[in-house]
Amino acid sequence: MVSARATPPSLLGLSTYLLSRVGKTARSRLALRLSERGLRLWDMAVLAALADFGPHAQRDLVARLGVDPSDMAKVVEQLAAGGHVERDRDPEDRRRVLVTLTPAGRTLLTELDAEARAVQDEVLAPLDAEERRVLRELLLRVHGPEGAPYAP
Amino acid sequence: MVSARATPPSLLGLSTYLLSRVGKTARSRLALRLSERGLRLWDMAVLAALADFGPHAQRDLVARLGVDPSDMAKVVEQLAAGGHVERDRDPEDRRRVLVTLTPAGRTLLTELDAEARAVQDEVLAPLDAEERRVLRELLLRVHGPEGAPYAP
DNA sequence: TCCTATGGTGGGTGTCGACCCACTATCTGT
DNA sequence: ACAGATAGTGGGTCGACACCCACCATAGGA
Repeated sequence: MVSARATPPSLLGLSTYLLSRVGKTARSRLALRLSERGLRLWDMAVLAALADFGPHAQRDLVARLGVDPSDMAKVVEQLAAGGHVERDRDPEDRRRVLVTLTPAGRTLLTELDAEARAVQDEVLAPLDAEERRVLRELLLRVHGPEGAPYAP
Repeated sequence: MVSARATPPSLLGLSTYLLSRVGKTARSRLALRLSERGLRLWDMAVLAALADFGPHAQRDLVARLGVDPSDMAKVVEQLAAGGHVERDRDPEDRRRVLVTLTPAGRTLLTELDAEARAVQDEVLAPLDAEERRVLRELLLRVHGPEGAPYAP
């Protein structure tokens, strides 16, 4: 007899379903860890952007990460309050706010990265190292190097 | 120069991030299609469970799909209103409601399945058939045949 | 200098999914 | 027949997320 908890094969045959399901657990587990520090996913994304590409005007963070400007203001506000980024007016255009990663922010990002890898180990437990590599490769191709092209 | 829209490599190196991102687009695109018919993802899951395993008591649907009983009631109510399932009291235990797929429901599921595959073609466009197969295989392993074990 | 556009901020809205509680109907064991 | 468990339902809450608008400061061109 089939387990009364088995997922319907009709759904398991759909990559769409698997992606959304697995993606959801990955997302929520990571979000859980971050929330223990009072952070959300966007905070991490902003820190990563600053670490990888250097200081950004807030509008450039908006463009890069595809968030609403108003929401970005709130994220940056929170990160600044925690001492993880610095906000300075751009002297060349005093409308702009230059956001810079502080050493504390860099440290935080390192920790968050470790958290993310821990989550990864949980979620991808059934796969060996090689399989994980293949999976990451495929996901990267799907995602596209430029971020998901938004074609409505 | 690097595109001002490129996603931070720090994030692209994390399968956690990729999974959550790609999963989210898959999820929301499918949800969009379903919402055009006034349906949600759970509706499809319920139809699939009924098609694959035959009639269920509502409580068994709850156990199989891991939804809140109260929410399941609403989903089933909606499906019944649309004529896609039938609800009958179980004569052997009149507390139970037996949910059965109607022919209309089966037809609907077929259509929804086609929609899901269309979404799949959009999302997985960068991959060829073999790569898609590998991806599906890996996701299936990650998901586990019994559905994600929920270990809090 | 005035007009318009741009960058940023604060506040509010709508939706969504997950969850929880109170209540009714029914069953089961004593 | 009664007590306690179980199945389903209706109603409401909560947090996350995306989105939108009004507003202020500043810049840059006519």
